[in-house]
Amino acid sequence: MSTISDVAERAGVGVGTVSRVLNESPLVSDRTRARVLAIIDEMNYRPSFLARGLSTGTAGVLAAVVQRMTTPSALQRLRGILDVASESGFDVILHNVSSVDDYRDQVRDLLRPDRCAGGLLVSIQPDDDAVSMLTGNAVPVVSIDGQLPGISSIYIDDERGGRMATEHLIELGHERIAFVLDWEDSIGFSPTAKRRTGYRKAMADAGLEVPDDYVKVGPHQHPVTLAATNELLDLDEPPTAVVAAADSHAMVIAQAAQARGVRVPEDLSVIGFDDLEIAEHLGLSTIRQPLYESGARGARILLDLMQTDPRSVIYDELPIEMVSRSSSAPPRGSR
Amino acid sequence: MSTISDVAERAGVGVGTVSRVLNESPLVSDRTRARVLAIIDEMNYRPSFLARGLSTGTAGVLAAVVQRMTTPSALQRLRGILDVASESGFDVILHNVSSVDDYRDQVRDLLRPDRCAGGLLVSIQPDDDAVSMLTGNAVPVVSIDGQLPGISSIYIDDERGGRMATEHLIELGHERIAFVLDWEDSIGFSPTAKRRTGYRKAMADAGLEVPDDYVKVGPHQHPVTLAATNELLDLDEPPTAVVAAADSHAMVIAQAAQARGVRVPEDLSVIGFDDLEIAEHLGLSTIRQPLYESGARGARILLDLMQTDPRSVIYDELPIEMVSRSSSAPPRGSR
DNA sequence: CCGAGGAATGGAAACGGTACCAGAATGCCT
DNA sequence: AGGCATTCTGGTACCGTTTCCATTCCTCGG
Repeated sequence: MSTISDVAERAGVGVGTVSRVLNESPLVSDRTRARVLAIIDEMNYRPSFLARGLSTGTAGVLAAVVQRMTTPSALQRLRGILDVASESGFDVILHNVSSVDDYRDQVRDLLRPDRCAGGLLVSIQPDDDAVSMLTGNAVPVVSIDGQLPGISSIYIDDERGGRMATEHLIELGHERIAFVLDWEDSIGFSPTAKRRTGYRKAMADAGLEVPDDYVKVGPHQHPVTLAATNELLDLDEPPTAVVAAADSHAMVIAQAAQARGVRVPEDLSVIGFDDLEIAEHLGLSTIRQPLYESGARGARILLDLMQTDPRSVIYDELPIEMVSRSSSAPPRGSR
Repeated sequence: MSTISDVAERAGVGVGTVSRVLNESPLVSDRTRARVLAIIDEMNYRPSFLARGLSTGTAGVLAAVVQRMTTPSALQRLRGILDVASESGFDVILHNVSSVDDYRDQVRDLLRPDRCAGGLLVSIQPDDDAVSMLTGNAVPVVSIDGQLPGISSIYIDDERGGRMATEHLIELGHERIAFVLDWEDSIGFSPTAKRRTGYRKAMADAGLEVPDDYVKVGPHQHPVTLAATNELLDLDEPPTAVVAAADSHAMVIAQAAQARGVRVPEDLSVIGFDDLEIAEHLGLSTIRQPLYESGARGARILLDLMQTDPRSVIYDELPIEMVSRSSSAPPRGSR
């Protein structure tokens, strides 16, 4: 593996000159530049990332910390991040946070100048201590899917989304509306918790009752959603409509209902959240949030902060939108 | 940000000693080790990855090069990689290859000792030149989802999988069986191309005809699959069964069929490939391949190679399995 | 009691770049 | 022609580790 001194020697110039050529400094004559570039090409030389990083004091890589990489929505956000990062010549270190216990240490060790030039938090809800650790962090950080105090954030109004979904069903004439599935275990206020709040407020505003049985809680896993759906349909007064905290739940709910002969939307309306690509093909009504765009926007802002003022804080709320498809309809027997 | 010399000074020892403590060398007295560790803890010192990498000549990170990160199957493999890597304290640089044109340069620049300690290729089909470039590469590489000559590989027998899917339908009594959807554009022999070969051979062995119209080709995108499905169902002699090259296609095919009143499996049997998590909930018959396991196994082998002999080549074929669910049944009017 | 050998330690060289500083070359003006 | 600014260039210190070599300090056997 050849070094910058090898190139300098072969080209008959000093290492400083080669470095200037590499960094596109204007302080090199055209003749010299051409000769050096020719040698670089001939030797197939590439500067060492490690050496360059050590010298400049910053690694030429971004870091994305993702909570539960398993979800399709995380994947969409990640795609946005990767596309924008690679446009600017940055690669991305991907770190999956699965256990809530040790994410603080992991994040602290990863978001350092010798590891990455900037960090993106995807669907992370840090507690107050973690937030204050991050605001003083040496590398700039952007939070995607979660508005954090003192940290640049890309987010949506989850509560309003939950409200919109619920109001859509109320407008169709539904009165018995359930909510599936919130996970209480996560740190801080999760997006699904906010959506549930929106659901509750919409119900209250419409003067509709929410029986305890109508709000299902549990980890985000298919079997749990399946069980929750069956519990709802087993009730003496089953709901005529369900607000799902995410499209991935909505799909399972619809499937589980149809499997036991409950037709969607005739017997049960279902509305999701996210508008995954597949939602369109399944005809799923949903609240659309720009997932890919959230990643892309976050990466763009991060790159921006890195070049200008790493300490400034930018908030960016993305729009959401109600998308009505064929999984929601007026309840049977309505006018 | 404190350095090793700061620690050495505070502890009243030389930098060499601190380094030995950090690297768990036995050549440090217990007393000294304890004092140094106390100081490290007190100062919250962490060694610089960049400096360590430059000194040891290798970056403490793995690289995963993924083709078309958009697919759920790629995500599963990636999860396997991330889980195993983080167990061993490695982070992973994720590089998404979208355009086929420049992947060679990207891979060459990423799979260097100053960028990563090892590389994982996910669903990459390099041409011969790229393969020979990789076999001589300075950092060890493992290919996941594709058997490459001279490169350690994790793979399945895609042709056999295509054959198994087809034979399943033949055994059910189907004679008019179509194949959706192969993408000719990819470099080298893609898995879907091999599955199609298996399909053709099974059909030939059973003495069944394959009209040209019955094999659909195009990029892996929902709209294309949708169009292909409609073309098939519009034929004078539409197929009674479809072998899908992947579950993601099968889902769209089933959906598209049902949308125009063609019932699955009564009017049309559909079999997929992969056994994504969602396939079970949709009742999709499919050929199961261990996606998560492929990533985990690949990462494990890579870590192994890095520690032992980076130049040795290991092949590991994973098992596949026919999973019969409710999307495949005998054709109507069969005995 | 002394020398040998091993354990423990300090310090310097090396890794491969960047950035600064000093000096050389060039051009222009008087 | 000489002086001076400007452009260009070479060399070296430095980034923060690891590793190796030299040195000191023990311990033990003769």
